[in-house]
Amino acid sequence: MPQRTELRAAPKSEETRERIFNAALALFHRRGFETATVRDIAAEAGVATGAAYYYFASKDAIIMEFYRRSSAEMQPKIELALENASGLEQRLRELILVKLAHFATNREILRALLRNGADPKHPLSPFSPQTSEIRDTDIAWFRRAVTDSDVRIPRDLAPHLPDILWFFQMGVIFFWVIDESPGQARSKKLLTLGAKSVTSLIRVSALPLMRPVRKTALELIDIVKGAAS
Amino acid sequence: MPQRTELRAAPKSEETRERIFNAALALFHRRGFETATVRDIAAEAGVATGAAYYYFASKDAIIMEFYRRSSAEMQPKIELALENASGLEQRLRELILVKLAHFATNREILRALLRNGADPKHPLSPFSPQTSEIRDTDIAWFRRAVTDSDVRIPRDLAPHLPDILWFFQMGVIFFWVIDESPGQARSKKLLTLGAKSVTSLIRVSALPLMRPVRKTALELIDIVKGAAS
DNA sequence: AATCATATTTGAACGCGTTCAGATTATTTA
DNA sequence: TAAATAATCTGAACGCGTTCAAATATGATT
Repeated sequence: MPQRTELRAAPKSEETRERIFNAALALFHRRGFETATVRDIAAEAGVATGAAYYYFASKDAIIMEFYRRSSAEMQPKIELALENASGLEQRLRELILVKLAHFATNREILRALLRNGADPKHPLSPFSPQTSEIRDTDIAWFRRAVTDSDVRIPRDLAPHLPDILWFFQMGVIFFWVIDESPGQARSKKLLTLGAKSVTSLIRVSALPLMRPVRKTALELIDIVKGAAS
Repeated sequence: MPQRTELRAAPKSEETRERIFNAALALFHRRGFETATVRDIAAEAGVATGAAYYYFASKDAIIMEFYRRSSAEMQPKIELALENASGLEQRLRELILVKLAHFATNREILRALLRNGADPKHPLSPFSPQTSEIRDTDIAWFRRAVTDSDVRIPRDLAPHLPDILWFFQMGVIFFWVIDESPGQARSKKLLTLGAKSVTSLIRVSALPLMRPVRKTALELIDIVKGAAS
């Protein structure tokens, strides 16, 4: 198979990798993640089984790549969403909606990614070191969503808020991937009500009356964040 | 499955089942859930590999059995804990502490159980129909913990509170199984602070000022509960 | 052009959970 | 008791993700 059309140093190897990746996504989409075997994927890509493992450490690693690319693709969409939305509640909603919309056609693939969600030991977990880069850019967006918002943020809460919102996002996404309601309508409602509740709670937490409760909650957050690092 | 002809339980069969179950638990404990193979388990129990599948539908089903037995064993301990604790915060704490203590020597087995935790489709999930019986008894304990407590519960919140507290428990347990701090000290602190936060929030939610926030939160809860059923 | 090192590719083999057709043992029926 | 039926048990085989030693292609060096 002589494909000498490349003028740059990009080797034929890169093309094989891409073929395997695309074959994998196509099969995941057609037959589902569990059903699509690595043998199938390799066959569809026109290579031997072992070749898949030359380019991807595991079947899971293919999903990881998918997740990485997706995150990159979403950046401009998120930027746009934050520009067009005003107020914390709306921004929160729109930001997360961008993600749901982006993954809408690949919900099952995302579900496979979140299978081992809770365990930070698992490479695929959104809490794992392997996903820290994506997580950090994610959290940065939430930091941005908070700044210049219409909600007054208590000083002691401020540094933790982006992480809290990210955690909220993960909750919504977890719910969404397993949500079987038509068009994931339930998740949309969850998001709307959740965004409203979160912003309300932040507002309420700023009341002087709430200081002790807030302090306790902040200690709690320290514990949770400490475990992740 | 052994086809038992009515009241006459074949004692020999039951003994084999028990041997397999005990061998499994021993190996899970010694070598970990993933490392212990079904072949190992069968060998340890002195039967052929297939025999394990005559008594248990899957390797996971063995864990399920472990979970069921554990729940049964814990009932009197929970009863005792609730009797000796007063006030919602303490009761909540003590109730969950009973569970942590009970599973302390089998943390890894419980982790295997919660592996696929989020997905209610998975039989092992605490949200699955297969675990509904255990879940219902669990929630009943939380209902009991709430009654005659020192905290005034808003009328509209009351019917949902046991489920919320159960959900809180699940969060603590999830955290606990992946908590690598010495003696899971972090989880203990999480539980203490969490119980405090939850009871504080309930108290606060009863204030007239909080009515709209509470209403929104209740709608949210309806969504989540609706998805489970 | 010939040689060599490295990158790529192959397909058989491994260990796993699981299945299954059949062997063996126990229980019921005649 | 003997035959028939059902329960229990066996171990080889399947399909999976993954590994690996060996084969082949590629690119640099002489």
